[in-house]
Amino acid sequence: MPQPSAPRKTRGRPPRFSREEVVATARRIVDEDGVDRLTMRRLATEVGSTPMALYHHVRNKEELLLLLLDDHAARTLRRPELPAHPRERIIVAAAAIHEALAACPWIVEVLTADDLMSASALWFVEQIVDGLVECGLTPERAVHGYRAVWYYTAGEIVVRATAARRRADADDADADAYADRATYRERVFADLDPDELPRLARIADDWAPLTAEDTYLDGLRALVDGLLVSR
Amino acid sequence: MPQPSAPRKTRGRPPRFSREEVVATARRIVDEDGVDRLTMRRLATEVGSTPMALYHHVRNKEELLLLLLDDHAARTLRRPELPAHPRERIIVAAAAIHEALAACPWIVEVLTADDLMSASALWFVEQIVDGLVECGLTPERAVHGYRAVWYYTAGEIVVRATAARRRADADDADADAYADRATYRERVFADLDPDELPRLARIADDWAPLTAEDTYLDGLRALVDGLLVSR
DNA sequence: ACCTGAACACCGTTCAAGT
DNA sequence: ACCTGAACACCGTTCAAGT
Repeated sequence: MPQPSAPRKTRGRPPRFSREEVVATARRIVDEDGVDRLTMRRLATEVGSTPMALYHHVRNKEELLLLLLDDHAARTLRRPELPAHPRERIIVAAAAIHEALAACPWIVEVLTADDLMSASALWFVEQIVDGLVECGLTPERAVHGYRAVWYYTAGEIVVRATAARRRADADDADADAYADRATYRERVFADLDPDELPRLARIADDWAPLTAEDTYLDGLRALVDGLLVSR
Repeated sequence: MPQPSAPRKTRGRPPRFSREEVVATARRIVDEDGVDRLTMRRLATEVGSTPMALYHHVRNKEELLLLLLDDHAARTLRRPELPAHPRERIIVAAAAIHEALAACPWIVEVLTADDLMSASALWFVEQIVDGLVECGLTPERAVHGYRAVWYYTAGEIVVRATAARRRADADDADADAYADRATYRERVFADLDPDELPRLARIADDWAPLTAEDTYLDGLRALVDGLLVSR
């Protein structure tokens, strides 16, 4: 959540540019040329300054990227009309997040395998498609079902790998920036407004252990069950 | 699929090291110190040579990473005993891929949000958890259900973004390496053995258009349906 | 055919100094 | 308090030359 700029002391040299300007310029660069082209040096020149001046406004590039993500979420996420039925509510809410993320693919612009991670995996793909067909799906629906399974699987891996990496980095004494980030969720959960977000507030203390559990297979079974229900 | 090294012409200076040695050394570096520490310079010194000698064995670093992934898949994916029931077969096959990928998280060692992409998203998380509880799940199961939805969603985004990026790069005339990679799947699908992989062989021609379709919502509905079935 | 050394065109970040 | 210039310790890759 972007803090409204802290109460500025009036002493000392006045800033030539603000953190907001830095983030806005960074956003423009990313929108125009992609996240790869966002370098501290280019950002500095586009903001009319030198690389090191940026480090007075952001701790490092990692923090800049987090600010950029937050900025994007704040300006993109729109609360949709909620259907009365809870099941539809789930769909609508998830689809809204999905839509927002889809609008800024640079977040995950990285090496992740497409549907085919390697020829060695084809046999496994065959088993999945075949199983779905044997369960009564058309071949077309079976391919789509496989894709869903792959999405779910890839997502689980990415999320877990990232979480693990952060934990490892947080344990690293020198990496203070990471330690700050690791506690970010804790701070947010501690400040939850029980009136606005009652479910999350009630479960806040259990969130970390619950999400640390390995529930990949549960979710996978649910997804497959769901795919097999004729609709 | 790694070609067995092409028939070597006996003329000319004999190689000091092989492509296999390069990949094996790269694998060791990645296993020991993570993918970030794999640089062409370090790889060169560990292989007892100079950076530029590597470029005689691999086109560039991107190709090296692909070789590494292929190498990993070839040595990690083991075909499990298949249960008779097709639904269980799906689970087992997918879990096997999952297990293989989980063993090399460096593949996706990148910036991807954990479960909390931003404080702005909390409201959406609340809607999902609340909807699941209203549908009869315990709060604990609801949190796990939300995680499943998040995994699926993050995976869809990552996979689609990567595919889109590759398509964009392939259109770039200068980026021949990417163009080669874009046709990799086509070559594999053209060579499918209908006896070994009958489903895939039969659907090969439709694979590209089918997987280009946006089926995010279908899969999401299936996953949610499945999560709501009491098991 | 295979390998080398030097160089190019970059990075993020630190340090010491300036206003 | 805020900004600068120079430098450090790197990158991946190209080029021209050597054996």
